[in-house]
Amino acid sequence: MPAKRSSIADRLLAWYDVQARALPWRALPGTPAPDPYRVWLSEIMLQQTTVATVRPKFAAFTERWPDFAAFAAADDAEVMAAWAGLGYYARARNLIACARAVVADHGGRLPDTEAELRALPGIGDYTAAAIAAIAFGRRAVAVDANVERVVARLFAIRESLPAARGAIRQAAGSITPDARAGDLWQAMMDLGQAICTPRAPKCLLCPLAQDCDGRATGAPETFPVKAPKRVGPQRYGTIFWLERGREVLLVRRAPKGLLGGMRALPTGPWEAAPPGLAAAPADTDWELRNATISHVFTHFRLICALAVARGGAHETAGEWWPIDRLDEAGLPTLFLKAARAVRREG
DNA sequence: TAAGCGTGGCG
DNA sequence: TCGCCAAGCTT
Repeated sequence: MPAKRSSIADRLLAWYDVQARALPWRALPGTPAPDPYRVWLSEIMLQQTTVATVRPKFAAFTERWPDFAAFAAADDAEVMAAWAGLGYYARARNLIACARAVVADHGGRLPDTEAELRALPGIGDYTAAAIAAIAFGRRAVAVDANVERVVARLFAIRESLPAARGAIRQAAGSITPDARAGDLWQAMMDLGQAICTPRAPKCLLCPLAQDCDGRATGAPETFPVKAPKRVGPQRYGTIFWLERGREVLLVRRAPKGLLGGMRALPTGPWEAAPPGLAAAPADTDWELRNATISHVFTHFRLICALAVARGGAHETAGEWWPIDRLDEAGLPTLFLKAARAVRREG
């Protein structure tokens, strides 16, 4: 390995030995490797999700389901409800499927090779490499958004994403040490979170400043170059609040697609124009409220009207849920916003 | 390859 | 207020 390449790993690992963040799923340098179950769970939770958001959910999940056997035996609805608020709900569905595959096909233990990990539900290239390196000490190359940014800057890679992925991956491989690869990637994540940040990197604090071609250009923040993002459309919908006594009607959304498998308030279609009372869950006197609920999803912005009906017994498909225990239903954020609006307006 | 898929924080 | 961004995966 060229001298510059090996010195990057050495410098970063030395920095990590001193600066590593203490995290509930992480073994600090010099301590035994962490429980693969905890590494797996944390890696899935951390996909596109910040450490601050994951912390309390990780604590709740590991307390309730401490290992693969417990998780594989969990009730689907309980897992989905526990995941509520984390977003990207396919992760929760895949989590269940993965735990059951681990128990059924791997004797209750996570396999320790990248290829076998990659074959499990919800585990892609990055997560397979991260688990192999962090939990099993393999020399795997785990390229997440942090590593992508740090490496693109270190080597001043001018090709734009996503086309640059190949070059970045190759550069990352070139600095991967035979030992402590897992620590190197975790170090890059800490570095990317605290120092090599997207907008205004703190190069004066960076242990790799002397190695960094991007810094040498005078504009490290311009790496990696990204293709312009397409702006999402605006869509309109209606959220239905149907009360019976002190209960409200909830439904279970279709198993796949947006908010798939989650408990929810009934909604109509989400379209380019406000759908009004189309697809109402009951034929009754709906009161359309003035308040609207706006919510931003990854690829579109949603503005929902709120339709409220109270009193009388309605024959509807769904689940009547106590209003004063709505926080236990595991509703995605969109519906929590609607519930708050109803509470506000009475 | 590109699109679909949540949410909260930050500048 | 708004756009960007985050320990990505699936189809």
